[in-house]
Amino acid sequence: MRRKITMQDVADMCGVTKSTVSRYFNGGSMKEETRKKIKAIIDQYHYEPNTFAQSLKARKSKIIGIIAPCLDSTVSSRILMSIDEYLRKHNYTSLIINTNHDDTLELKSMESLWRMNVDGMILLATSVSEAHKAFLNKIDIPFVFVGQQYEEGISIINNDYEAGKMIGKYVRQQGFQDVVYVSVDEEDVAVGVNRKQGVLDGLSSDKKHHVKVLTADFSYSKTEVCMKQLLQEYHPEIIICATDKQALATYKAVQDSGLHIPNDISIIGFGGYEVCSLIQPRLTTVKFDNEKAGFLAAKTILDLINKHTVDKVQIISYEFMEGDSVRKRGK
Amino acid sequence: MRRKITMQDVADMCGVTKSTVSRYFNGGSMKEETRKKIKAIIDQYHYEPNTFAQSLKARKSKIIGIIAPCLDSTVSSRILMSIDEYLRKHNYTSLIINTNHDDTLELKSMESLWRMNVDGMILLATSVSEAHKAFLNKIDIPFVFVGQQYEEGISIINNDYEAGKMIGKYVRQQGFQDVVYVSVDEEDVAVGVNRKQGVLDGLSSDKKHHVKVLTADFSYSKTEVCMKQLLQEYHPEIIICATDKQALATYKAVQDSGLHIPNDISIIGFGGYEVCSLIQPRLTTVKFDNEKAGFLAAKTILDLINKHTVDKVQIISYEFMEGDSVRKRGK
DNA sequence: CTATTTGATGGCACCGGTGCCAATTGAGGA
DNA sequence: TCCTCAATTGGCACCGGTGCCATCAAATAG
Repeated sequence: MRRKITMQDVADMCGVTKSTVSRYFNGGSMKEETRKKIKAIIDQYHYEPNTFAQSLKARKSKIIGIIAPCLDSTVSSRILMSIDEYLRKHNYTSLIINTNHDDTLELKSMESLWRMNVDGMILLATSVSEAHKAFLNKIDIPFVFVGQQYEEGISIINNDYEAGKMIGKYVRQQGFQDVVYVSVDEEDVAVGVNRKQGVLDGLSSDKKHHVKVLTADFSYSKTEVCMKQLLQEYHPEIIICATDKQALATYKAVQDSGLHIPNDISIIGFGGYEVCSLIQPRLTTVKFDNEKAGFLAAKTILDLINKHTVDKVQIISYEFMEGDSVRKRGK
Repeated sequence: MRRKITMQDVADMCGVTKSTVSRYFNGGSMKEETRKKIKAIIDQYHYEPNTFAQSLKARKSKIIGIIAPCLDSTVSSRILMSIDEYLRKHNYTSLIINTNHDDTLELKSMESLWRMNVDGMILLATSVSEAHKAFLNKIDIPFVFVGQQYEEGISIINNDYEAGKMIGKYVRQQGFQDVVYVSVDEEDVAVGVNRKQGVLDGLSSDKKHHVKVLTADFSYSKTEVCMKQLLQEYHPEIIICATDKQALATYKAVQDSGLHIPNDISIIGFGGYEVCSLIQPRLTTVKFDNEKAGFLAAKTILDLINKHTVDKVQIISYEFMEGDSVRKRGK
């Protein structure tokens, strides 16, 4: 396996200096003959200039670093796809780093992106620790948070509170009295705090409701166990889940207990995954526009790089997706 | 926003040369006093050496490029997670490039990785064109195919044929006569050709079977339309889908037609997605070990980089996951 | 026929690191 | 006190590009 060819090698083979070859790539004027000679060699060896060497000189990498807590959740992957699409269109490369929900790794990844001279960072963070803040204060490249609001920076967030409130109201209006809300850890402010508070506020403008809050996590398995336990002792009228994934796990727990959705128990989720409308009964849920979040994140980071002004917080709207998983009033 | 600090800057502030600072990072011996002085400045400015400059000198980047057709499919994202995990553990960074199933983009992405001096490439390719081959012949870094076999290189593949055959036999043994197989385009050799052939071979050791093959694609929507059309004119006993995604779409089409699974129509998928066991009735499917595929791909590429010998083809095993979506014989 | 302009190319310093080799310093031995 | 040797540190060339400026030859003007 031969060594990789450099611009100097190409130049030597063409009998010119590397200045000339560089000019070939960067559009200076040159004799047609020289151009052809260079092209021939380049094609033969499939030479391409080394991006790192280029970015070293240019002092910018045209790379945007993206920190993702995981790659295999519907939400992350949708956002990632959308970010990636926008960046690609604008001749940036996205460097996705997966942190597996590991906080320490998240910090290390941020450092590693920093070392790579990325031109900007997009953080699909699940929480923002002090260490995060300390780091972010020291770096001088733009960064954008997606999904979590970061007071001292730029964020793209879902309207979690309002979406929750809307669902809360809806549930109240449908006449449900006996509600279980399945939440996640409060460390995740957007989902664990805001969304929950929205639901609770929406529900409780009168005090007739009995609301029980359970805390599971973002996994199917934990939620399923949690729900099975609940159902052994207690059958609420409706279970509201903080995510669609949880709602799916709840479907299973409920159906395994021989109960019918929505006749025995109604279920609501948050997310609007594609699968929600494929299952029976279709899940009633709130759809967040992840594609838009990704698009905005990408657009915002490029705006920041290009010194345009951007809004400190951009809020993504939601959409109520009515399925068949909620018992209708009077039926 | 101040300019990013360089090693030279650090050296100046410490009153030493950058050789000394470099030595600080690369573990040479030095006076404790100097070490402390440098550490202080580094901490203060959060200085980190520039990876690109390092890899320029080192002639290797410690980056593995990964070409993925999409980020939001269960299969890709699982494989990606697993690759990423292994590489991270071994101090490599994975640079994931998403091609959105676009062939041209795929080639361009490979070039772009090549330009970045990645130390190796992993290709979750959906097909291997002549242009791919031409490119791969010219480069001198190792690459591994995942999911599709590449005759002239190293591949990690699912045992699509055998898995298909096993399902074909199973369906025959269960006494089904009237079978529809939903496939994908033959351009995807692994799924569109091998898996299909396996199913057909498994089914047809006697000739009593009526098998109809339909071709949809990897999306929910196209499959759903396709299935609705089918059901309007014809009710097979069983529908075998090339992917679980298709199976989910088929669930919807069948249930929307007021038919019962499995009493009226049985359904089988391929993939073994988590959601398959959460839905009602649970989907009978074949699980491919994507995590293992990712792990092997990552391990193999590092082995190649380190000049270890590797097998030309590594085959991932499958596992039959019996659900409740197939009518039992005699019921 | 010489002066001037223009197009093509070469030379060179620099981007931010690494690492070899030489120079410097200080301690310990003769 | 002078020399030797080891521990530190500095100097420098190089990694693979870029781009400014100088050079040189040919073409055009005067």
